[in-house]
Amino acid sequence: MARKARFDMQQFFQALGDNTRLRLLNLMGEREVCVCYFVEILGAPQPKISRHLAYLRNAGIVSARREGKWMHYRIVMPPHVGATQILRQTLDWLEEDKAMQSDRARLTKACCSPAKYDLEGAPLPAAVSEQCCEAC
Amino acid sequence: MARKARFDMQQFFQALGDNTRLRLLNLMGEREVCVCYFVEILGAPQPKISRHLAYLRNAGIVSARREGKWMHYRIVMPPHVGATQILRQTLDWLEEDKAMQSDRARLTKACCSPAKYDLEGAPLPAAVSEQCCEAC
DNA sequence: GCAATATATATGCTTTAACAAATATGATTG
DNA sequence: CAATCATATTTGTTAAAGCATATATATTGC
Repeated sequence: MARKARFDMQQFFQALGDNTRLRLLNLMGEREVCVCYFVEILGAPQPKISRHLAYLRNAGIVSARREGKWMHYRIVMPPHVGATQILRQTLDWLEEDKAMQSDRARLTKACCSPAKYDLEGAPLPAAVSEQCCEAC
Repeated sequence: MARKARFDMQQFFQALGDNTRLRLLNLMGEREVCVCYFVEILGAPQPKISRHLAYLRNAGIVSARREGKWMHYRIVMPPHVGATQILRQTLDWLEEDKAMQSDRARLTKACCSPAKYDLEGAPLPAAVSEQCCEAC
């Protein structure tokens, strides 16, 4: 099971070339988010979410961390400066998009009242680096 | 036949998610290049080249100009700042890649002695903005 | 000047592989 | 056993490659 030799540019862009995956990246941003939140916010079947997260993980764009029953996903910057800048630019671009803004707004709402979103007891999204979640 | 309403992010990344198309973009860079050069440098069947160029054109990343028998392709910056920056960054990234450098080197060589590359009479690549081709 | 032809490029068609969605099932943890 | 998430399977769609052919322009012969 050899690790990937070099960062695969083609695979990187293919991973970005799907709207569901763009929505997932948009929801993560600088935070670490639990799978159950993705399912709830996107309103998509859980296997679909898992598969797209696996695709992103395989492309080296996100990483997963287990915490008990829950899996947390976060964006990891690729091991290449160019890819990192492209990814950042992409996230900026997503922020301007109406639909993406709506997704993030719903996530914020769900964070503040998880019970209403069938997210009782689920771990809240948390900022990955230093600052805490500005909404909650 | 309605024109595309907005710039399609998914389609944009899908267009970048193919190695042949990345090679084509790499060869264009700031120049306008004739199809026959692509065919010669990539060593691929002409229909394959044409089809990938059509894909890029459809995604709004390149434009075509006819000059007699020949078709010239160039990169056009997308109507969105984010996409433009990503495209530029991608081109910078390509410049660092060994295989891409080799492609560009062969293009330069072919420019300087078209006869050796079965490119007799074909129009040379030309810079799109102001400066002339630095190699020829 | 016009028909025939050659050159450059695009498109149609077929096969095959990748991928997305949906459903069912398996694995891990509490 | 329940909850969370991942994976297997099937099906339909997209897309890539290869081959043949069509289109557009230029050139040649008469």
